[in-house]
Amino acid sequence: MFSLVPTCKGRHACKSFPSLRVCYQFFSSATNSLPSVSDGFGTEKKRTHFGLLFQSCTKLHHSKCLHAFLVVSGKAQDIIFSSRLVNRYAYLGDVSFSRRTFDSMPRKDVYTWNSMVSAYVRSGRFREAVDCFSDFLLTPGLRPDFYTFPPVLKACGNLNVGKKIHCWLIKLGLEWDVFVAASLIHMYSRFGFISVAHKLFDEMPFRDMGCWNAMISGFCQNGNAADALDVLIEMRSEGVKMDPVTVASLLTACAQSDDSLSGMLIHLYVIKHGLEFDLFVCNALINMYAKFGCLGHAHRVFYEMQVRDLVSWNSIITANEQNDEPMTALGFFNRMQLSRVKPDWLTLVSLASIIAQLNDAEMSRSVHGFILRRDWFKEDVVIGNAVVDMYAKLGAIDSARTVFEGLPVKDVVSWNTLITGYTQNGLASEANEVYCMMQECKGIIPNQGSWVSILPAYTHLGALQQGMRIHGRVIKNCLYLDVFVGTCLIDMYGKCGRLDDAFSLFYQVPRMSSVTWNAMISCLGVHGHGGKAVKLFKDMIDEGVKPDHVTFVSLMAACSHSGLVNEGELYFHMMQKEYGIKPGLKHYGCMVDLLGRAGHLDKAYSFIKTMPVQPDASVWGALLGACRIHGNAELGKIASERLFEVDSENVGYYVLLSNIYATTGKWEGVDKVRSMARNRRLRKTPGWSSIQINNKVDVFYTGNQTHPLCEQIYQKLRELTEKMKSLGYVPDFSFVLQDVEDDEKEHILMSHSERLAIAFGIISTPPKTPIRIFKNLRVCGDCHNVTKLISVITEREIIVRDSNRFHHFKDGTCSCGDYW
DNA sequence: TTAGGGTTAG
Repeated sequence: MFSLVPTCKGRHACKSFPSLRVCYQFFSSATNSLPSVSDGFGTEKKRTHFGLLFQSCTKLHHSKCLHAFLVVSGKAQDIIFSSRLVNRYAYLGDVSFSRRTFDSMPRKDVYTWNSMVSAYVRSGRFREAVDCFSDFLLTPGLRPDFYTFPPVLKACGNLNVGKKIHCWLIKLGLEWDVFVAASLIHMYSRFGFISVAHKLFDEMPFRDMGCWNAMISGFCQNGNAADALDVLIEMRSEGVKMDPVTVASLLTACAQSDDSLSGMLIHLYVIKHGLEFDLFVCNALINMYAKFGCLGHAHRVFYEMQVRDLVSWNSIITANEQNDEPMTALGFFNRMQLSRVKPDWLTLVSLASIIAQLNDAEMSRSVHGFILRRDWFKEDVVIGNAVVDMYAKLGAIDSARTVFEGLPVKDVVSWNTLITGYTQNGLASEANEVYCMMQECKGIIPNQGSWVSILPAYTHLGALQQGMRIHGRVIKNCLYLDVFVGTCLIDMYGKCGRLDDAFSLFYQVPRMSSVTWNAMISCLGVHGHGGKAVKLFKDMIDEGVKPDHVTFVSLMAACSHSGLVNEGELYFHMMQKEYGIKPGLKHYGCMVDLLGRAGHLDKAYSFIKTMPVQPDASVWGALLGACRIHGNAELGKIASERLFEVDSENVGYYVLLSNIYATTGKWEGVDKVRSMARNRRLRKTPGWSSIQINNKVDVFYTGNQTHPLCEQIYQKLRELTEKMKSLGYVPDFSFVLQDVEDDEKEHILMSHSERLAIAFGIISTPPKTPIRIFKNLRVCGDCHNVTKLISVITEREIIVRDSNRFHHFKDGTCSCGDYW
């Protein structure tokens, strides 16, 4: 709202100074506000009136009107007026107008240059600010003063420039000006030279609030909350009270160091000293409570705020987004738009994550388009990474790749995001490819995030050697104690068959977090050591680590694999009663699997019927799998009917059902399932198996005939089949869904990927060497039988890890006891 | 008339 300062009184001013009257009228019409002329221009000096007019320009078009007036009245060349315009345009957020005004000035003084430099800094255009400062230095007859340096120090992009400026300041004797000194402290802290900043701070002859705050925030931003607290104590001992700036810095430090007690004490201080209406303080409080997971407190602060800015909205949106409340977050986003607050690129970073959580593919395109229209990929690499992450999480990995390729700048996080995207979408080879590309990329150094991205891909591929190479790099970088990398390594060793190595690593890494325990319990489970998994769970409780929903999934799966039905049921109830964890679909799936595998098929079916949530494919799939093990075609039919209602695309279930009919002699059923699969034009997920020999991984697809040793492999398989038949092997054609002759079916079974890999292992390694195979799907029943026989014929141990668990074949038996 | 220290990020 336009207003003239009420202290200027008297109706004579307009007559005595007509130009001001014109200007005033100009303004009144521009702002649709016509305050009484008698309120205007009293006996103040001409320039003061103009000063007030400049201050009155609270919107960009006010400034433009005033500018036009100055041009019309021939005062635009006046160095004082145009300098103030430079300032005002920058204050109103339009630095290009500042620059145009600046360039049009025939003569410039120190004030003009200072205004232009600070205009750039105010709008975050630091490089242009430094360039402008350099031009200033080249201007003959003008020297920067103590107003020039604080913005320049804020803008300088590297420590060397900062040090150079510090030297000048010493020479000019401006070092101890409080504004300058605070800027120096801030600059050194920003570059991580906190000790230099602290030394400067200690030597200061006089400190004002800005200097104390610069030092405290310096420590806070370097993650050193304890030292920040020491400075705070010193400050308060000198009788200086915390102001909103101090509080906002400290709240951020509390959030970062997860110190909820101090955070709440500061909140009390805020209320006691009436700082709860400060915008920055409130924004920092929302952020802090969100980090503590106290969404209710964050909401309360937000609702009680009297003034909210873009940061407030972004903070409350992010608070909900990061606390798994995407719908609420989206609600705040909509309300923000209704409040006419325009989103910035940071809002869109949160929005991308919200869309991924909501799994809304349509909205993901809108978000992408919104960013493209505003050209915000240039704003910061963070927003590009957020979009790559969004697409990857939605399963649109090709879109993620396209966005990644088009990013103007890529940092290590961009690469990590894409690698994680491939890994999480089950594309481990592509993840490895991207990881290799990243290593060849100049200026990108893999970090912890990179190991955490790539290790699960190696686990998936069973690429132990590559995984071990990463382990070597981790040790070299002294990162082996990092809980995330440590957990990934445990998982990798465990799932690549090195359970002992996984265990020894488990005792080396910090075990405060449940994730490490979950990984180890899960590894024990897939190896069929249910009892050890239960023991480890008890150790976990004894060490005071709180189990989470993942712990119970791993634990119940381990019980299921080992037939520990009572224990599994016990933990399902314990999870709810003692830990208040509401069972999810995965827990229900585990329970059905547990009961079904053990032969309690009716109990499993009743259990499904009492579920409070709609069963998904994994739950019905578990029942169908159990029906196959126990040859129950009747229940299998019911399970498959439900299954095809929720997931009619997964060909694996058709194979299972056909197998149930075949083993129970219901050949009509087999035909029916085959025609169903054919009519729905289902294509089987390509099965592949990999084997690593001499650091080289060979991948075999079912029916693969392109391998250089293809001839020898099939020859070996024919040879083995003959020997197996003499031991009583009869091929089980129920695992072949194709409607072909028996000869063809036998050939299809023989060219299953795991058999090709095993045969390749036999011909490529010395006799009696153990063979380790990885398969992306579950091993079929016929291959399971065949592998048992091959282990007898060749006197080899054969270890097969399929998508479900480990099978350790030795002397004609399997560690899973056919309980898979 | 011009300047410092504060809040949100993948």
